[in-house]
Amino acid sequence: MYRIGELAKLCEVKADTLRFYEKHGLLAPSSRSDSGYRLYSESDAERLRFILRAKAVGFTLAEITELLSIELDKSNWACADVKGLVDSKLAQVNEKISELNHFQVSLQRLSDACCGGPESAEHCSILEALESNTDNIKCENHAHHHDKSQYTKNCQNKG
Amino acid sequence: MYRIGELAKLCEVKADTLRFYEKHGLLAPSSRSDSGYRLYSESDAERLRFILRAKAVGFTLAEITELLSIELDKSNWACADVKGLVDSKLAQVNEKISELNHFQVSLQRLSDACCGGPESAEHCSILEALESNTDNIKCENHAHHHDKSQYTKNCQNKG
DNA sequence: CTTGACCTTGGATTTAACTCCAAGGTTTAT
DNA sequence: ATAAACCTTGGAGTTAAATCCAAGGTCAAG
Ligand SMILES: [Zn+2]
Ligand SMILES: [Zn+2]
Ligand SMILES: [Zn+2]
Ligand SMILES: [Zn+2]
Repeated sequence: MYRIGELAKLCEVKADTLRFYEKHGLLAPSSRSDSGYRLYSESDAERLRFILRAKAVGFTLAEITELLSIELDKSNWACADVKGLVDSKLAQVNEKISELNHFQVSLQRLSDACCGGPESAEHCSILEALESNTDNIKCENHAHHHDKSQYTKNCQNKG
Repeated sequence: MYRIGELAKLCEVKADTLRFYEKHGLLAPSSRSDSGYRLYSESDAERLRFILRAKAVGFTLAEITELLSIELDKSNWACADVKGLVDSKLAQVNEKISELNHFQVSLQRLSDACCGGPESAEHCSILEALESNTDNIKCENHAHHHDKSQYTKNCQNKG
């Protein structure tokens, strides 16, 4: 039997996290000591590891609660149910990735358009792109010219 | 001059969002009507569009606040400052993408290992992977066998 | 017998970006 | 003149997953 701090250290989480999981129905210690201390069994520890593995592949605690209820009653669930949870999560993750990829492309385009030099930002391509109503930065407009032609890592590259 | 609802509709946000932006120092109407209604000028609208464009490339409101302060005082900032913000955001986005890619790969592997059929989940590869202490699912262990050999879209594929 | 490490509980706080509500004032159209 | 549609304010609620706090009980060592 582990006390809360022992299990926490063992699984590299905080004791607070274990109390949080208990409050939310994910993991309760199988017993208490006479003085009221939580006592976790080896199977409680296994359950915690299950939770942490599910977290590590991206499931939320709400989703893990579902997984756990299947896990405890496997024979009344089908592979289709389990795979459904995984595939639905996969779809969410793919959607999020796609949003972030969009950010990534836009930011990269902004970054590439700016010389990044020490000159005044008065004609910075990034700011101009955010000011303008164009969706994407247009390198063709040669908007970014500094007084000195010394810093040329900007739109002119493509001209 | 736009009233709050007009500007909101024009820019496809809610009036509440504009009040929220005002409370957080991102966008204040340049004037008020006699009866206290917010009145937004065309340049207020431009500022809002700047905010929305920055949001569209992934900046948080806190970061947009920084961008706006640069935007209003361009000559006292360098391209390097602006590009720094973009590059730092880019790094965050890349990190998040990489985390999600890890989720994606793991979930895909779990999904591929499960037959997804109507049989009992008692021997579901997904659950077994989450129970076991192996980091990744191992298809070599042929853990997933159903009574009927009718549903074979699982580990046996690779055998 | 006292210090320090550990444990208990309940409740408050954090982050981000809204979103909603109540109670009331204003404008506009019929 | 009255109803609908709009606006005001302050403040509360939402989501997720913890994290922190205070006041106090327990346990082992010295
Ligand atoms: Zn520059
Ligand atoms: Zn620049
Ligand atoms: Zn199966
Ligand atoms: Zn399965």
